[in-house]
Amino acid sequence: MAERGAPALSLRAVAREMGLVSSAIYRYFPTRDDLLTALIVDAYNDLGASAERAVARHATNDPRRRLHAAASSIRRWAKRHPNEYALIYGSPVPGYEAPENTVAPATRVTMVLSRIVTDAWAQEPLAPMEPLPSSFDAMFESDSLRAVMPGVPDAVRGRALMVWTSIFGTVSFELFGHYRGSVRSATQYFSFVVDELADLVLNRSAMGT
Amino acid sequence: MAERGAPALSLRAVAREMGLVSSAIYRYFPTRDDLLTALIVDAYNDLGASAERAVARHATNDPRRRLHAAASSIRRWAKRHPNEYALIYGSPVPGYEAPENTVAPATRVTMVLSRIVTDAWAQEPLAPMEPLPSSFDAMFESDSLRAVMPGVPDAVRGRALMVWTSIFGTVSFELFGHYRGSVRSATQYFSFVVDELADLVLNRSAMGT
DNA sequence: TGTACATCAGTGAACGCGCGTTCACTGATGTAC
DNA sequence: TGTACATCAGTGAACGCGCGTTCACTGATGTAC
Repeated sequence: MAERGAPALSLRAVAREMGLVSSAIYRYFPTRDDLLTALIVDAYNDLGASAERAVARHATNDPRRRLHAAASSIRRWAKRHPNEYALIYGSPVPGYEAPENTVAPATRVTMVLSRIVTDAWAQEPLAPMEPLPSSFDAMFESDSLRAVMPGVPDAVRGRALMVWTSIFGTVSFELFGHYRGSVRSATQYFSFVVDELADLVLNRSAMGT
Repeated sequence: MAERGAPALSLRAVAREMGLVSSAIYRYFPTRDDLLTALIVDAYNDLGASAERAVARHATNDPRRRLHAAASSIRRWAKRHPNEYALIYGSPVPGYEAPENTVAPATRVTMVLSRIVTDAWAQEPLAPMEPLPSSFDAMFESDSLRAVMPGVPDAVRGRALMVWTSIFGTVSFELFGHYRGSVRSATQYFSFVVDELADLVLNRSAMGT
């Protein structure tokens, strides 16, 4: 049962798009929310897989290029699947609460980004960082973040989260029309943003390119 | 006719909330889309006014504090008005196209942020900046951006747009639940992010605090 | 000060539509003997 | 190889609901004389 095309988020719309009658959906999902969950899981996995493929095409020792590849693939995926993108990164669907099993697929794309930063710091470790505010420990659920990016300074971990956020924020702003009238070339602007973000999170001495 | 409280975005919901019968709305708005437009304009103005007030409480010569004030007021407003926030910064309402006259109110909050950066650069001009990529001119609708931030280097203008985007991206991620499991104190994290963003866009030599 | 009429804000019933969900059903495919 | 029955994917009609929109109306308030 492959979900094809660009689904609007109503059960009847999904059925329609698959050439089925609405009640046929109940053969596969007990309720609308389960359908929604399946669509969300699919979307996260599709996005994650596409980012994984994009990064795999670049050498491990070129973190900046890898970050660009990952970020661009996210942007391209979003533009190709605007409904799915809005489903997972847009306003939450009223009355729907995402269950536990959407969490793992959701982290997949962030894992791609995390690995880029981790690899970069593994190659050129111990670059000097500004001192951390003492409140830093209380800021994150540190177990999870520390496990994800071993060997990376805490401040960079924080910045990494900020970088993912900015990438998705930029994609959302573009997709939702907030750059109308200010950005002429969204592609160039996006690349500029990713470059600036890379400076925040990649070891500067590893930036030879 | 003041819109009070947290409106869901259906005409009937708005009527209900105001203690009116649904058809009474047509006394004031010819169609649902006009109602929506009014709600959007109201939301942008409310957010803009709240950011203006927050910034006004801080001295012009402390740009970092002003940026924090503006950013926090945006975040607070978003948390206090989640529906309005989703209406203007969440997924676009399907089938609704925002008309021209929502543009001016929408820029109000970005004007607040622009002025902070402009003022900062007016005080401490000519800090050295890295050379610009030659494609920079084609990237933005430069007339509008240049008019908004006179005296600010083009690279900083670009970064400024990136800073607004990141602020709203962070607020959206928090509001839409994407930090669940990774951020413990959203308030501290947000302040950390704004601090990092300030470094990108404020003249470093003016950062005395 | 009192009556006659216009204006105005809001009511309430009704419409057609798309939604999520149910239920009894049909007809093709697979398995048993 | 042929009949009997179970399984399975999907149909189609119906439900109650909230939606945007219409229309004839009511009753309070304002204005004219």
